[in-house]
Amino acid sequence: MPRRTVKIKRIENAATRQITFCKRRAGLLKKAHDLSVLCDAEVAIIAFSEKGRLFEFASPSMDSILKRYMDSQKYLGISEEGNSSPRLLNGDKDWVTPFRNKLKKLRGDLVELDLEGLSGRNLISLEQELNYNLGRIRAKKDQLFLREIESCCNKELMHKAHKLKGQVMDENAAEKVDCPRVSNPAASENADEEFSQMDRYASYDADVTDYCPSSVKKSTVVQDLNRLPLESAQTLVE
Amino acid sequence: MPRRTVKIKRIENAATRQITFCKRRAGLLKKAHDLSVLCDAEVAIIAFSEKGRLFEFASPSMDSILKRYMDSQKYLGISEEGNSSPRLLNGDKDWVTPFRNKLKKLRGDLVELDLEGLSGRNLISLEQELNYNLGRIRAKKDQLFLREIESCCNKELMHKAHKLKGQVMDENAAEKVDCPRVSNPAASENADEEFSQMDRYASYDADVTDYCPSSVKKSTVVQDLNRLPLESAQTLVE
DNA sequence: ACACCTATCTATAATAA
DNA sequence: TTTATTATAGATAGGTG
Repeated sequence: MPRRTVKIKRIENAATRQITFCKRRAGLLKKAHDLSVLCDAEVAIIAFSEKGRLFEFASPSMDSILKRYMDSQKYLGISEEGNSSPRLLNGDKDWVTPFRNKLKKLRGDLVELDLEGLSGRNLISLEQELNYNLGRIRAKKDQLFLREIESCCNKELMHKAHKLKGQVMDENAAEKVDCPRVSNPAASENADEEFSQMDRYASYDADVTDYCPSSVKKSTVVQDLNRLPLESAQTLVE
Repeated sequence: MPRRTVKIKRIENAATRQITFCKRRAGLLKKAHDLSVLCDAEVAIIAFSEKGRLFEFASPSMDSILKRYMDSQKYLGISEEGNSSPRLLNGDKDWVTPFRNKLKKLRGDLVELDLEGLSGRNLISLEQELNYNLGRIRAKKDQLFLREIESCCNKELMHKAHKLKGQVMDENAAEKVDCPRVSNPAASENADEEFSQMDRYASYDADVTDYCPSSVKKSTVVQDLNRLPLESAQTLVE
C-alpha cells in the first residue's frame, strides 16, 4: 500500500504494531461496511487487539449473523462428524467415539460454566481442578509428542545404520538395535490416582495399556507441531 | 475506485453486484489475514453472500474467537446489570446449589477423564479449552478478591477515621470492624467429597455455607495476583 | 491519538476469450 | 454466462511530525 511493500509478518516494534493495527482495523471495518451495503451481504467482523480490546462490526446485527453462522456450522458439524467417525476400516472399533462424546460433554460443561455468583472458595477449588487437569493433559501431550519424536529419530537412526552397514557389508543388517537417544522420563508406574505432579513438566503418567495401535495416527500428529497456537508452543518449549 | 467514485449504496445490477462481492470479499479476507499477522491480533470474519453462501476467515480459530467474544459480551452484560449478584442477605438461598451441582458434575467429568487414547489434536484442543477456562476462573477470582480487599481497606479506613474522631471527641469507638490481617487457610471441615487440592496454593476447600463474609480468607490468596496467566491479567487491566 | 503526503495497492469498467 | 486481462481512478496505509 504505501512507501514500500510490506512483508506480511509480525511487526516487531510494539508502537508501530499498535499504530498499524489501528489504521488497518479502521480500513477493514470500513471495507466490511462497504461490502455489506454494495452487495447486500451480511458481514460480521470480530477483532481482538493484542491487548485484548474488542472491535466489531456487523451488518444487520452480530446476533443474527452469529446465529446464522452457528446454524450453518451445526449442519456442517453433523455432516462432518457423520462421515469422519465411522471411518475406521479395520477392527478397532470404538476407542475413539467414547472420547468424542466425553470431550463434547466436557466442552458443554465448560462453555456453559457461569462464574458469576461463585464464592472465592469455589473459584479456587475449580481453578486448582482445572490446573491439575491441564497439567495432566499437557504431560500426556508431551509424552505423545516425545514418543513421536523418538520413533522418528529411531527410524532415522536405523535408516542410517542400515545404509552404513550396507556400505560396509553389503548385506542385510536385519536386526537392529533400538538405541533410544532420548531417555524416557516416564518409567513411573503409578498407573492410577493422585497424580500429585500437576506441575508443568514430566508427570508422564504411565499409559496403562496403550491402546492406539501406535502407527496409525502418528504422522498426522506430527504435523500439528507446525500449527501450534501460542500456548501450546510455549508448553512445548518449556 | 476506478473511473468514477463509487457511491456506497446497493449495486442495482445483479451481475455487477455479484462480481463486486466476489472481488471485495477476497480483498476483505486478505486484509483480515494481513491484520492478524502483522499486528498479532485475533480476527474473525463471517460473511454471507446475497444468495446465502458462507465465507469466513478466522485468525487462530473461529471457535476460540467466538468463545472469547461471547465471554466478553457476557462479562459486559453482567457488569452492566450490576455486581449485586453475590449479595443476597435475604431469602433467596438457592443461588449456590445449582453451582455446587454443576461443579460436582464437572468434577466428575474431569476426574474420570481418561486421557489414554486421545490423539494429539484432541489433547491440544482440550488443553486450550482448560487453559482458557482457567484464565477465566483466575480472572474472576482475582476480581472478587480485589473487591474484597478494597472493601476491607475501606472498612479499615473508616475504622481509623472513626477512631480518630473518637480520640478527639472522647467518644467510645465501641464497635470494631473485624479486619483480620492473616487468616488460616485450613480450619475447614471439608463438607463433602474430595476437593483435591493438588496445587501449591492454599486450597480453601469446601465449607459451603460460608459465602465469604468478606473478611476471613483474603490474605493468603492475594499473592496469586502475582502469578496471573496472561489472559487474566489482560482482563483485569482492561 | 490525528493529520499530511504519496507510493503502492485495489476494484471498477471495458474488453476479450 | 462466466472468467481473465488490462488500464487507471482513487482508496489505503507507512512514514513522519
